[in-house]
Amino acid sequence: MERPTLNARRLTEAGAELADEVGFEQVTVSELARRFDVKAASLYSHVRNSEDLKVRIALLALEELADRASDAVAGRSGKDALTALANVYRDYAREHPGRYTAARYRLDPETAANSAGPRHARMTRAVLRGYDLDEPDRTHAVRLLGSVFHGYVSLESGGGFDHSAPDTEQTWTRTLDALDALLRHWPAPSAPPTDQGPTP
Amino acid sequence: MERPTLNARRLTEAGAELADEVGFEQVTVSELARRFDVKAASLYSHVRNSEDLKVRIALLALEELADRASDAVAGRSGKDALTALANVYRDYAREHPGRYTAARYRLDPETAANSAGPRHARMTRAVLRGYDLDEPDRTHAVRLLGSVFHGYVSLESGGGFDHSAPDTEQTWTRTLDALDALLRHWPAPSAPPTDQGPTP
DNA sequence: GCGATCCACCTAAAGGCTTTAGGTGAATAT
DNA sequence: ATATTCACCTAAAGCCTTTAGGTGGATCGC
Repeated sequence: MERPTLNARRLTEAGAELADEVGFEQVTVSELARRFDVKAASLYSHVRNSEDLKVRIALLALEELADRASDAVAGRSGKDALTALANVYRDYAREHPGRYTAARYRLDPETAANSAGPRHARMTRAVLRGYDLDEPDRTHAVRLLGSVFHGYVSLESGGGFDHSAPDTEQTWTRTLDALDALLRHWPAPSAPPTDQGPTP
Repeated sequence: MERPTLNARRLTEAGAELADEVGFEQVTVSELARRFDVKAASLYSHVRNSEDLKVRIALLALEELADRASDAVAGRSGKDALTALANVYRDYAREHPGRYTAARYRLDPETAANSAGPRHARMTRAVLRGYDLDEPDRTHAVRLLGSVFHGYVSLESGGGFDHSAPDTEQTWTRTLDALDALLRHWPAPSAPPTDQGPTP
């Protein structure tokens, strides 16, 4: 009944658990050590420091999310794909709030480039293949989708929509309807504003 | 040359400054005390604890933001108002990243209800007066706008759009075009999905 | 005037988290 | 057998938070 020995991987996973339980900000080397019934200093052989631990959790979360997204969009297109992708983010955030927060942890550019981040962008791009958009509108749309998904999910799970009817399930459905409609009828650029006054 | 004495208000303002300089998460009672050239323990007469300080900064940021928003939408309507409101959030986040983060700090329900939060919701609702939406679509739209503004701003200022062309200025303009178009042509609800298969 | 109060800030101290330095014992390799 | 490695430990320093209990100066009432 030897307990398996510590390593970065196991620490990262336990850290992710911990994040879901107590919040990503509350993930602490000390608490993690406590859970493994080991002294805090011992963790420093496996993980560089507290920051390193958080980064690893963030990378794990990004991977998990990308894997789910990848499964979800496979074999779907158009609104079906859009909905599936959107639900992946929302569901993940609800099931794993700590990990979701971790996934938004700011990484330095190099780490970010080697993370699953780019996979997420490619996934969104893939969903947009079901709509008739060319560059640069495709990129604009990728960013818009990213903004809505992230914004919605973070406001909803942050309780931002709490004290008001109607229920958020409705809003979510209608938001996806709206995005689908928008992508199908992507508007041409408006005339640039003449500073302040009405367009002549 | 008596230095003005400490009080909650001044601490909160200095805390907001500090947040913009070093990040909201890094705002610490100790550091704040250092800036006032005073011992940390002294701050506890003015502020209950570290959490209380953060909440006060959050409330301050929400107020500032609501004031700016209120100025911006006054006398404007339609897309003009939409753009003005959106820009308030984006500009504020860029000018005051720490405060902006603070404004997203999770407040307990009662505190939230007494904060400027509800003013923000009313403001967004006011902007929507320029579009032809009835309840519950109006509420859905309020939430959608909130999501896009928050999501966009937080991804952009978190560097989420960095390593890709085209520039984010373009995307922002086109995002607002898209939202305007969407609000002008808000879609009817789609048929509810029959679980998985195609609609008969 | 003068003691009672108050106020703003202080020192002391306890408790927590982080991180480095320097072991220790057991298992493995030579 | 001896050397090395591995996983974890103790010690200690540094920083942050928070509570308890002053201290000196300013203000108030008699």
